[in-house]
Amino acid sequence: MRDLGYMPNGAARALRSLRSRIMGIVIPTLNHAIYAGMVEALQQRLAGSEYSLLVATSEYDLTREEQQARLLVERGVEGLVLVGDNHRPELYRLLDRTPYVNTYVYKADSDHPCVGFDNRRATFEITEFLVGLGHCRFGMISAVTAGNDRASDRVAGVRAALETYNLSLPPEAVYERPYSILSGREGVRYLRTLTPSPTAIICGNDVLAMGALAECRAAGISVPDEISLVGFDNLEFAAHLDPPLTTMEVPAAEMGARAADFLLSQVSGKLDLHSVHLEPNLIVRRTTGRAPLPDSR
Amino acid sequence: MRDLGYMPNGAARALRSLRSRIMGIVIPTLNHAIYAGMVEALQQRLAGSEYSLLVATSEYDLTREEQQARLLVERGVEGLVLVGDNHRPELYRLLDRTPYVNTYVYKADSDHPCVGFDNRRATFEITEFLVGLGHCRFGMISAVTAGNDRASDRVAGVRAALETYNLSLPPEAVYERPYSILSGREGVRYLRTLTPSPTAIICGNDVLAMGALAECRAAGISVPDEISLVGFDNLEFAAHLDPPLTTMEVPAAEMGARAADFLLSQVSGKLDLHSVHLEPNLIVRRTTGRAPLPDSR
DNA sequence: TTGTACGCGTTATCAA
DNA sequence: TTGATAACGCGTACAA
Repeated sequence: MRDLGYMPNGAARALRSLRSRIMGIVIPTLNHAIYAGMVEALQQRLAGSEYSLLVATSEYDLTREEQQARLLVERGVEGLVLVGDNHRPELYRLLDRTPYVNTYVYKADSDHPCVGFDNRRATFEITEFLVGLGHCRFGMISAVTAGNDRASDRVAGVRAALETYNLSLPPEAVYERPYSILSGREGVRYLRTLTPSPTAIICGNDVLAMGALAECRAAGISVPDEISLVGFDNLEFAAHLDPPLTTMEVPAAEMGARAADFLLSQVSGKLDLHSVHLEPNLIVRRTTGRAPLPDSR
Repeated sequence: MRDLGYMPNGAARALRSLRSRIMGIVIPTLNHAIYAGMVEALQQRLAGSEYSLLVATSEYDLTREEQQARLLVERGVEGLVLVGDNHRPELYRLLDRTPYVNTYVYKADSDHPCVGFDNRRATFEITEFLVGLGHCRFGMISAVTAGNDRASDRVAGVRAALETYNLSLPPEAVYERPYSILSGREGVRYLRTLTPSPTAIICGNDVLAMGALAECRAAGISVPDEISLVGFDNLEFAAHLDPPLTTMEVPAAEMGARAADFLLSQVSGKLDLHSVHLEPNLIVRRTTGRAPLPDSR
């Protein structure tokens, strides 16, 4: 074998054994660290079990997500990782013979296996924290919510928390744009034009939060004294800033590893965990929120 | 077909047609935006040609890189994307029947197809720029150079440029640590202990540069008035900072797309470009380097 | 222990 | 145009 440089033929092996030794994942994009980090962890765990990983992207388009998933199933993936739980019905139908798991989302009553956390509860809790500090006018900078259950759940969490305290998040206080630093900057500029303007701004993810922070610095707005800024997802650098942001970090790597474990257990016929509840890392790494200034009422 | 929900069997198709319709890539890690961005662009381009992408990581370990590459070849990838050109000889031998391309590196006289830029020349040029401003004491914060030709080429470029001007980069002025924000912070602390301490610090990549910047802010060191900091790779956020960093951006997405085009042309029997020279985006996005302070001689 | 034959699902070829 | 058939390389089962 060595002399001839023999290499097994994966296609023939897969055809005969009915096992491709390949898993698949469809994510919105690799340009966001949270998804890249999950894929990294997933791949590492799979490599330890001699599985390879096919990666496809949806670009936040549910139709494209289904097309890509179909391609992966045709390639013979033994399991599929998805992001969120808002998928086209055709996609779910496609997966009747293939193990799959939704990530970045957790709903106790879900019909689908999921590994994640409760996005709605996460923003609900951070909003409660800010209300407790005395904030009553909130703004939100959100990703595009259409077809993105994580983004819309995060908006819903803020809104629900405020309504609990007889406050509200009117539609004009939500600046919704695609993920980018520029969107974050524009969001702060826009929210400052409202009268009265918000004393607390919650950003739907890390990129938007970094943009919002950059705009505050550029405009000489003190964070968190003048505006309390909150960011989500992956903000390691923000923790080194002075002052650091109030953040909630998402355990992307742990989700990837858990998703891998779940799918591997499915194909090896081990017990069905069905739904793995992964608590989010709800530790507010840097709680730099402040009470609103007296004159801002 | 529709009624029965027929799906083609990729393994059988690949076995019979001798075409898997799958490409592969082995990168150091997805945790760095430059690699994730390249994979993103590569995947998008391949998806347009109905190809899927197997992604594996080496964790900066050349042995692991070879193992992962072997696994991908056994899976039947029709082409393979690698990072750098310093690979184990066994890996190159493995690829005698599989098209491949090295990325993030460009050498005109290379025996191997490559898509990238000249890392040595990039740091050479930015060093010349700083020398032109009057800097004569340099420090460098570098990634681990063992088995990483991009990192060692970048150090070599700084050193060569300084020697051109009868200056030098002594070993103790190079702080070499794994990529992390913390390493960048420690690097600045370390280099400041040297006497005399450097007036210009060149960071081998973006993560180290962000750490270095965070440390300068925390220690009250003015950038670039007191120390000129230079970062490489992916520093979009740094451009929004005040003051912004002096940076050289790497065209990761374009490299991914070009690598895809090259491999697709190989498998479709089109002309062999062999070596695609991609100039780095050498535009110094923000040239905030300053002359050293008079009393720092 | 070593050897031989069959079938996995597709595609290419050849015959009708 | 349509339909039957062989072969891709491996893994398993059964025979020697």
